[in-house]
Amino acid sequence: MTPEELSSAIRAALLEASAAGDFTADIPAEVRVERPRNRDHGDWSTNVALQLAKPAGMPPRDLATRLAERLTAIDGITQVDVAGPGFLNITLDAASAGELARSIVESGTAYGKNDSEAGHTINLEFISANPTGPLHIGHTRWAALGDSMRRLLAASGADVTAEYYINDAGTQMDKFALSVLASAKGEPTPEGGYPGAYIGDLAEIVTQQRPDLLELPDDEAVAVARPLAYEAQLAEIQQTLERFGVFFDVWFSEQELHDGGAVEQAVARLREQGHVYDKDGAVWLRTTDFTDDKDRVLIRADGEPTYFAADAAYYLSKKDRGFTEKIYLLGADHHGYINRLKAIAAAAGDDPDVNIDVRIGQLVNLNGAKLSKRAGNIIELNDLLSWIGTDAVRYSLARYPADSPLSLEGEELRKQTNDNPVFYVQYAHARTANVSRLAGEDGVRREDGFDPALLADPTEATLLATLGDFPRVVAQAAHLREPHRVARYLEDLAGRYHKWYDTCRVRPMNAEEEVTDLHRTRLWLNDATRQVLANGLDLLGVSAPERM
RNA sequence: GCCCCCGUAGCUCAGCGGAUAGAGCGAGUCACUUCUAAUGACUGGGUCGCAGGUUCGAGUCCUGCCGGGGGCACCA
Repeated sequence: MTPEELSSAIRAALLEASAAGDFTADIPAEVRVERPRNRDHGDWSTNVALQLAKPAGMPPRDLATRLAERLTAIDGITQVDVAGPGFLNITLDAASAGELARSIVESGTAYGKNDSEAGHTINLEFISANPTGPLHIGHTRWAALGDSMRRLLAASGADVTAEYYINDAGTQMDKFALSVLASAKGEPTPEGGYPGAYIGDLAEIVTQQRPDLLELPDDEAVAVARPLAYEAQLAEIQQTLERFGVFFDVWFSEQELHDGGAVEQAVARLREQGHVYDKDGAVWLRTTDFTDDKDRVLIRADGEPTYFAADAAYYLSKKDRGFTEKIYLLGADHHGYINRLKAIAAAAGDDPDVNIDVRIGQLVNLNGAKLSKRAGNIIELNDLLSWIGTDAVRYSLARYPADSPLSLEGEELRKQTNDNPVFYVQYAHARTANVSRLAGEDGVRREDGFDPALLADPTEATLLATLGDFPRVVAQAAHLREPHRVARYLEDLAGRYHKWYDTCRVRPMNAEEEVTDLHRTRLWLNDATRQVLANGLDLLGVSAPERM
C-alpha cells in the first residue's frame, strides 16, 4: 500500500464515519499521512483527528478513538493507536507494505515521477554569467541547484525550459575585446579591461584563426577579434557546464534583442501600457507604480538603452514565448533586481505574484573566502572540478537550501569518508548493485518468487516506508523549488538501507543453503532501494556508481 | 537610513504549526570465519540569538530588538 492509497482509504473511512453520524465536520480534500520520526509510532501517522476536533465540537482523543475503530477495518492495516493529543498511528501488515518493493522495481526510472506541476509552463533562467571570462565558483551554487530544479520540475510534470541569458552586448564586451587584442599585441591590460591568464589563451586562439589580426587597423582588429574571442569564451563556458552536468535548452543572446529591435518595441509596448514617461532627456519606466522604490531609466539621455531596457525586452520575450511562469535564480549581490523585475512584469500586465518568481541564493564561502566576483578570488569552476570532482561539488551544493549562508572546506569535500555525504549515498547505491550482482551469481532470481509478507523485520518496514515517501519528496521539492530536500531524503534512505543490510541478509550464506522466497523477496527490496537511490541521484545530477 | 536573507549541539547544517528538536563531523566504547567496516550499534553533547504576541499546540507564524551577510546607479 502506498501512502497515497492509505490517504484515500482514510478519507473514505472519514466520509463513512461522517455519514454514519459519528461526527459533523467538513472532510478535507486530502488527508495528510506522514512518516513518524519515532518508529514506535507505527508506519504512518495522521493528525486528521486534531484538525477535525474543533469543527466537530469533540475532544480530539474521543474523535480519534472513533476513527481508529473504522481505520482498523481497512484491508492492509493491522493496527491503529491513538497517541498523544489525538494522533492516529497506523501500522500496515507486512504483505501490504511489501507490495511496494515490486511496484517500484516495475516502475523503474519512472518511480518518483508525478504530475504535481502539470500544466505549468516554466522558464527557468540561471547563471547567465557574462561571456567575458570563465565561470568561477561564484556561479556554481545556482548551476548545481538550477539544473537540479530543472530536473525536479520536469519529473513533476512541468513543461520547463532552462535558459541562459548571454550578456553579449554593451561596453563590457568592448572592454573584453580590447583586452584580448592588447594581449595579442603584447601590451598591458587596458584601463578597465580584463586581466587574467585566460585572456592570453583567448588571444592565442584568435590570432590562430586570424594570423593577419595584428596587421589590421585598430578599429578593424577589434571588430574582428570581438566575435572570435566571444565565441571561444562562450564555448569554454558551455564545455565547463557540460562537464558539470548542467544543461540548457536555450542560450539567449542579449545582442539579438538589440539587433532585432525588440528593445525599442519593448519600450513602445510599455509606453502603450501607460507606464513610460520622458524626463531630463531620458526615457523612464514608472516602476514606483508597483513595488520599486524609485523609477528606472530605459533609454539614457544619450540615446543608449540601459541594461534594464534589455531586461524588459527579455521579459516580454519570455512572455511572448508562452511561459506563464518565469523563474530567475540570482545571487545575493543581485538582490536589488527583485523589485524592478517584478515591476517589469506588472507593467507588462502580468501578475508578479503568479508570473514571476525571483530567488536569491546566498553566496558560498570556500575555505573562509567568499565566492564572489567582487572579492577578487577567481577560482575557476573548471579548476574546482579538477580538484574536487563534479559529483562532490554538485552534491555538496545541492544539499543546502539556497537561502542559507554556506561554508565549505575544499579538503573535506575531497574526503571519501562519511565527512562527505555524497559518498555515503553513493556507497549505499554501490552496495545495492553489488548485492544484486552477487545474488544473481548465487541463482537468486526475482522472477522466481515474491512473498511480501516475509518482509517482517522492523528495518524492512522502515525501509519500505521511506521508499514510499520518494514521490512525495520529489513533488514537494519541485513545488518549493528546493532540491536540497531530495539530497536529505537520499541520506535518510541510505541510512535505512545500511541498517537493513546489517540486519537482513539477501543472499544465501553458502552454496549449501537453499535459495528461498525470503532471498528472492529481499532481492526485490534491495533492487527497489537501488532504483530509488539512482532516481534520486539523477535528480541531483550526481552519478550512481555500480562499484566504489 | 531603507529593503532582503540568515541566527538551532564544539563545527557544518537539516527540521511540512504537532509527539521526547535531528544528521554528519569532532570526543569515547563496541561489532568484520558472515552480501563492500566508505558500514552498523552505543555513550556524552541544546536558555532553537533576546523579548513580547497569535494558537489547543511555536524552532516553525506576527511585532520589536541584537548579531552576521547582501542590496539600495542615466554600471554591466
